[in-house]
Amino acid sequence: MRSEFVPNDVKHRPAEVSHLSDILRPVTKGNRPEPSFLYGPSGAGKTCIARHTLEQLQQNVVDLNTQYVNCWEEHTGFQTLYHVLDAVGNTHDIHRRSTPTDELLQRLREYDGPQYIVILDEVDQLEDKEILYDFHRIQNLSMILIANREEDVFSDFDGRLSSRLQTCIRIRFNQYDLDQLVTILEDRVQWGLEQGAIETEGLERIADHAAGDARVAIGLLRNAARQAAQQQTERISDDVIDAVVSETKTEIRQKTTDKLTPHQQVLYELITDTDHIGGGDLYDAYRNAVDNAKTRRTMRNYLAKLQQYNLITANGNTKNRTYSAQG
DNA sequence: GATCCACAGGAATCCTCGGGGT
DNA sequence: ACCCCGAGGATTCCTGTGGATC
Repeated sequence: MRSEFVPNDVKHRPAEVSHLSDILRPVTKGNRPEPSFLYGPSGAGKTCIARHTLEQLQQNVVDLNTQYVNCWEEHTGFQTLYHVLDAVGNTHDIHRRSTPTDELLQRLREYDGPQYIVILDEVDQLEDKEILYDFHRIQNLSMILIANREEDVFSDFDGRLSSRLQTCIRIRFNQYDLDQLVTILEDRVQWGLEQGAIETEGLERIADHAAGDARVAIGLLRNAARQAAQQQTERISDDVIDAVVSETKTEIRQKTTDKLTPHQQVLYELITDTDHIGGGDLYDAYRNAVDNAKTRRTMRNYLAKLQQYNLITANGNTKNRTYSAQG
């Protein structure tokens, strides 16, 4: 029931799966595939499809290295590079920080093993996107890039970078519709719940709350099941489902805010407490709220980060800009 | 329309941390 | 024990922008 669980049969996205498989097919002959870019809203199955396709591929191709890197967790170029290098060895002696980025890159350039496919998830969170250009030039290395919005990754590239990665094949993921979500949930029910614990109507109710986001849908099902178990009822009723909706949504939001620093969390809370707040007022409030407040400039950097994470939105520009919570 | 102000955000610089070499 | 190095964060410095005021 965990959201990372990859079902054996990904039947909900046949077109996307086969498209991605086609792109990756050259590795079966030892050739290098073109880089690909999966984009679309969260909970649309991008990560799931990428991992699944790669796993399938690995069963058919003897010589294949793969790696999954979440660029949110490894958001600097150095960290991402480290993890990419890690999967093909060569990192045992660089646990130290004092190894320069260039040396890691050099080792990767010297890589001459079998074809190597890297999934770079949430690549829009990668701070140093230049590194993608470096990856692209590594022989036998190909990338599957994943992000929510196309422009977050490709807009701020300089010309060189975007032209080099223009061959990148883009696959768009749309939100799941109600029926697809129900199918996904049925799958989980079969693996994780007693028969008859929940009927199709209940799943539809969950899918409706989830609004196209599979991660939310699965979270709802999980929490509803747990709640029902606590109440020692055998069926998951509509009331139970409705009761866990807000809990589940804050839980998912919590996962995002947990990754913020304490100062960033304070800022986020200040913004959620008001419906609109300007930069000056916000800084005053922030200074009152914490000891050792950072500078204004740093706060602006934090705000930019919160925007990137889609936690807040900025309205208007320069002087009259206000910030408000999103979602 | 000239000037001032409040703010955004880019670039350069400073600071800190952890680890290696001597 | 000491110094040095590199990464990454924070700060300082700076330029640009749009609204307000005269």
